[in-house]
Amino acid sequence: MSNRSSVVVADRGELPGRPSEEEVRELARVFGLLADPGRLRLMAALRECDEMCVCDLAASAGQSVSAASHALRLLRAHRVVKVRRAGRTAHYSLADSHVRMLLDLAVTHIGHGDV
Amino acid sequence: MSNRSSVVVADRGELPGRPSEEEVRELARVFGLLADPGRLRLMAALRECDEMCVCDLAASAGQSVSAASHALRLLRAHRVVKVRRAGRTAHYSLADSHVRMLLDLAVTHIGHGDV
DNA sequence: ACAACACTTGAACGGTTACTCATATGTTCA
DNA sequence: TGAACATATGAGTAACCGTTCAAGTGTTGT
Repeated sequence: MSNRSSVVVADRGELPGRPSEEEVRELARVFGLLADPGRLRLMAALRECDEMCVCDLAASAGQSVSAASHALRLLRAHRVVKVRRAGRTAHYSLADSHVRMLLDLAVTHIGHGDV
Repeated sequence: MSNRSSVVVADRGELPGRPSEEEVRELARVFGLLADPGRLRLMAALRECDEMCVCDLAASAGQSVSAASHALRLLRAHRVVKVRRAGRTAHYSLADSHVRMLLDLAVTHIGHGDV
């Protein structure tokens, strides 16, 4: 085995090749957001209900309003959820179809085979 | 807003509804595995090369053999990668098509819009 | 049998992170 | 204006995680 190998396999033009260092970090960050049961419950709720306010999300995910708010802040910062403010309530929803696809893929294939 | 709401939205029968508590935890665990740049680089490498030994994976991901081995151990434990042993080398590959789909989805949609 | 090799594993340490609690901001209604 | 409400945020702390280092297992070739 090549203990010092030619390593960086050149990007083949076709399907997006190996992601750049920056892309890897961003990807890791986003996956990290999905890596917490609390946040995942929040997103599972949003996956079903489209739009929910913080206190309902908190209740639905079984966490304090404060914890939910902190979590939603993170998710917002990375464009995983978006917020619509109306009066004193904030209505959260999944940011886009990619997020929904990711969740669907994950939820659908859990339990059968594996993720 | 209902500060104590009816909370648990009943599962609609159709598309897999809200995942169970156990499923949420498993999902979070798996996403957690993808949440590390090092592991993500390992998997990006496997996504291109199908099968690689530990030292090449380590080099490709820019980490020590030990770190790579630890990482692969975790990935293996959760069926994200699988290993084939031949002599003194271990050949790793992605465990199944779901993992590949997840990676493809992630890699493909990074940069355009967002994850 | 011995040395080099490919990989694994355990311990330990440093950084990150996800809560709680307390407090702040902004909104609605009387 | 003042009280109740919905959410946001800062500080602080406890738990988790990823790395390194050192040592261990099993394999190949001489």
